[in-house]
Amino acid sequence: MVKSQAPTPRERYRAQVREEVKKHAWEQIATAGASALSLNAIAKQMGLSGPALYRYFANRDELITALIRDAYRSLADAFRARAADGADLAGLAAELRRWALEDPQRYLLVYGTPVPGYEAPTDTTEITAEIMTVLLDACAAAEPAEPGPSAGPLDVHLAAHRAWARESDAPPAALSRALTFWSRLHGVLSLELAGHFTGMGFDPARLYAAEVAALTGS
Amino acid sequence: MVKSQAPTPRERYRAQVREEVKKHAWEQIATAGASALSLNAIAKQMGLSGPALYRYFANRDELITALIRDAYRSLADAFRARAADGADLAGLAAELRRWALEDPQRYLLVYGTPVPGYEAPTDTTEITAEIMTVLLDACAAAEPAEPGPSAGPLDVHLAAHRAWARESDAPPAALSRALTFWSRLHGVLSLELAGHFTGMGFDPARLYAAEVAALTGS
DNA sequence: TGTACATCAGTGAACGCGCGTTCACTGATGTAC
DNA sequence: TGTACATCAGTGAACGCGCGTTCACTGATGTAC
Repeated sequence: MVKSQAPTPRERYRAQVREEVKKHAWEQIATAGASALSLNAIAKQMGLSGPALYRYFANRDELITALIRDAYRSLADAFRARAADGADLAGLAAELRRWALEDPQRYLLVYGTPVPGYEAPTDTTEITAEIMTVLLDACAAAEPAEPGPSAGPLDVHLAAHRAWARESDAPPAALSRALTFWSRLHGVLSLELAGHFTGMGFDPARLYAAEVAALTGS
Repeated sequence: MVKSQAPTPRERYRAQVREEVKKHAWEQIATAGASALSLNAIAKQMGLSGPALYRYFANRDELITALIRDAYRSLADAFRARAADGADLAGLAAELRRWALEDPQRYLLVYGTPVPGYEAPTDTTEITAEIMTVLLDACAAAEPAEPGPSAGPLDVHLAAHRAWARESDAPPAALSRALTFWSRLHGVLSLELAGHFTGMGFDPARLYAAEVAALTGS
């Protein structure tokens, strides 16, 4: 019982409707947040009855899971594409910001406060590892040839706790740079997207640029 | 019609019940998240009927508002107390982490993804300004006597966009240090509290310590 | 090319649930003389 | 100290709502001979 390569018309149709459901789900999330996601509301928006969606998603959780996976996949693809074009750390940082501002709710669904009661699917760890690999490669490339002044306490700690870096052979300094890259840029982006900078009168892009400069040592 | 100084027994009782409602609200938020906050559920937990709570809070939004204000108030008090004890930037950083880990949901309610459809009360801006003032003072104290090498682009930008610093006379370098302090520490804390570091195998406290060291220039 | 059958998308009714909120009320607590 | 009255905490019934999800069904689409 081998799955046929070319999708049948019905399979094509199913995939098409699934995509449309997800499209409306994102729109709904954009206006009311992830916790307000409602299958019935999506169905109504599509001109379908509520139960019809159960042909395409087993339940609400499976839909959310699909959205989260798509979001991770999208970021991983964007990162890989940039890296393939020879982008350095600063290039990845620019891509991350572009990706985040392009669809704030997508960023927040993945990196924001977890949806209460929802357990993240395990198969996203593969995709996050893919993202981390691209980041680690860029960090390793950014390391100077000579080891630098002296390894800080964080480098020492990470040298002994590098399970998350998988099979990467990046030096400890690259590991700490990757973590710092991630948390610093997330710090700016999440405060910005959550609206904590609004009304303060300065441009968050400047803060982001300053963090990128500090990370790439220029 | 001047309000009496000493609260009447009834006023005391009202304040007491209000506190108890908020206590149960926090417990509920801790287990199911802020968007799942339910007046009826709180009432049931307190052995009251649902409508009884409307004696104490006009509606659900007013309860959430009270929780947010209490959270900000709590952080502001903690910061001021530490600063009064002569704490420097590193001391404030330690206090922030302690405060965040003491009650993760409280941190996330204030600094996490905004509750969809909920408009934050304006009177919290006074309290956030108070927090910022303590932070700015500590940053100004951390600046070296001589101006330092050269002002970065962020300092230049902030020198012209310092409305958020109110009447503070902190130099631009202190302003950028304050913003960086906030967003870097928030980056680590929010990823940690959202569970993005779990399973990675390293200790988030080390990353936090490294960021504090980088911020205080040691 | 035509017929018989299987597959499957979508419907409408129904289930139980919990939510926020209102309303008219009872009964206890406090106040004024 | 005792009585009459006002205040107000809390109740129970009720409102309309939207949710996720199930079930038996209709009717269109695709498949096999």
